[in-house]
Amino acid sequence: MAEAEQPGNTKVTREDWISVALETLISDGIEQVKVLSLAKKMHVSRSSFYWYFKDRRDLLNVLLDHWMNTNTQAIIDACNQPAPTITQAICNVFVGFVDPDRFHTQLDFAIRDWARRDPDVRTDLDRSETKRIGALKDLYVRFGYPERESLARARVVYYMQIGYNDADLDEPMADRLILVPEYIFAYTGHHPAEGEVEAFRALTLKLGYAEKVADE
Amino acid sequence: MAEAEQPGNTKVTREDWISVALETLISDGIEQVKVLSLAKKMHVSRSSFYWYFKDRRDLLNVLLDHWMNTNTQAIIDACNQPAPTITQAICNVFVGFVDPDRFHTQLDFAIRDWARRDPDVRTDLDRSETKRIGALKDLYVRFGYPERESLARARVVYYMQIGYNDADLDEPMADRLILVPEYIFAYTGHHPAEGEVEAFRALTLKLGYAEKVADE
DNA sequence: CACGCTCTGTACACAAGTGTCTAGACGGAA
DNA sequence: TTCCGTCTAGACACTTGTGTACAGAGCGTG
Repeated sequence: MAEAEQPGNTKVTREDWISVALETLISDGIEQVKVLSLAKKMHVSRSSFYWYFKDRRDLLNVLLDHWMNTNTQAIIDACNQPAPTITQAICNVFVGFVDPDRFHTQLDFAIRDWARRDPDVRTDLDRSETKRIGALKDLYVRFGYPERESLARARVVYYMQIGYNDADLDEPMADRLILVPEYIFAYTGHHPAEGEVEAFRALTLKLGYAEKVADE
Repeated sequence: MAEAEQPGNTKVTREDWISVALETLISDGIEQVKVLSLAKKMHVSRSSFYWYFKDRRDLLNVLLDHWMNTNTQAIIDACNQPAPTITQAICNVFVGFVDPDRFHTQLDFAIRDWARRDPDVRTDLDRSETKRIGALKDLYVRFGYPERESLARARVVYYMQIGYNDADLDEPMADRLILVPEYIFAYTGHHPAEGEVEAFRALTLKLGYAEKVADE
């Protein structure tokens, strides 16, 4: 991929190492991010890794930084999107969580795993978590929910979403869609108006989930 | 611990290996359950492991079985406990999740981690998950909630609980307690009656959480 | 064309893990 | 006491991982 641009006898770039490491982190967890395996995947000698990075830990820090600059911001943005109703606002949050271009679920879990074993990572995770839930709580407050109820609801929405993604149900998208109004009701105490879940449905279509609803 | 009961020159039993493995699984994840480390922890030679187990995988299967026979059953039991109101019933479920004698949160997460990397474990996890959510859904149905809403609420409660535990907030118990009525409201659409959260509060006391509420 | 910079490959030293084989320690039974 | 079954320790062979040293390939430039 664009090897022509590289000078000298370069086979892989620093970015190649990072992106393969990221893929591995996502699919197999941090413990599987090993210099040797990454090198094998790229058909390159292990030693060239040490040209780009001081050591393994150096690479891992890059991965952590990457995560901090993507996922948390995506959720905050979704919360701050203007909306006419609370039900619509929660729909927007849904969209933010489901769109892989904005929030990468598997990455979030890989980091969570990692945090369970590394106190430094744990600290970063806690900080992000507080920001995310804070943004959700503020959203509820903006729509007039009492302070304490806002925090409770923010946590319910957030942790439910995390847990749901964790389960990684291979539930057909159609089934997931059909429950959205019920989720919204449970989250807000209000039923969504006609067409409010439209953005969510549209996104799932954009993402290429076939609508296996009828005889198509 | 009760070494007198063992014959011959036995230092550790099969159960010792299992319990140390379980502790390690819980605190450090499945990848850290290594024959060598376990042996070191017990000050025993590695090789005696192979007297009790065929190989490492053999031990891991035992751990998986243990989990299936404890955690999932605990949640189902909590759901089936008779209750006069939905709010009380949900309180009971809370108790089931928080009581470490019945549901071991860290273990559940260790298994979840593991499942992400091992398809066989994934299958077992999915099966358990379906049972747990099914029991919760049936609970809502018993209290007259519509079918679809029951499923949605069951998932909200379940995944929220999972996600919440995952976060492992070092929130003081007093803060957690104060939000319980709000959680119940979000989960059921009804405010809990006086004294319904009492069992939950009592449990937290039994578990030794000091009530740092006032000037005590 | 020779030089230098960037990057890669091979080789070395080391650590930690798995599983196997075998001698032998220990207690109970004959 | 002797023997046997149970269990453990130590040594061996192998694999996979880390990090370092060093030679040298391949461009770009003077």
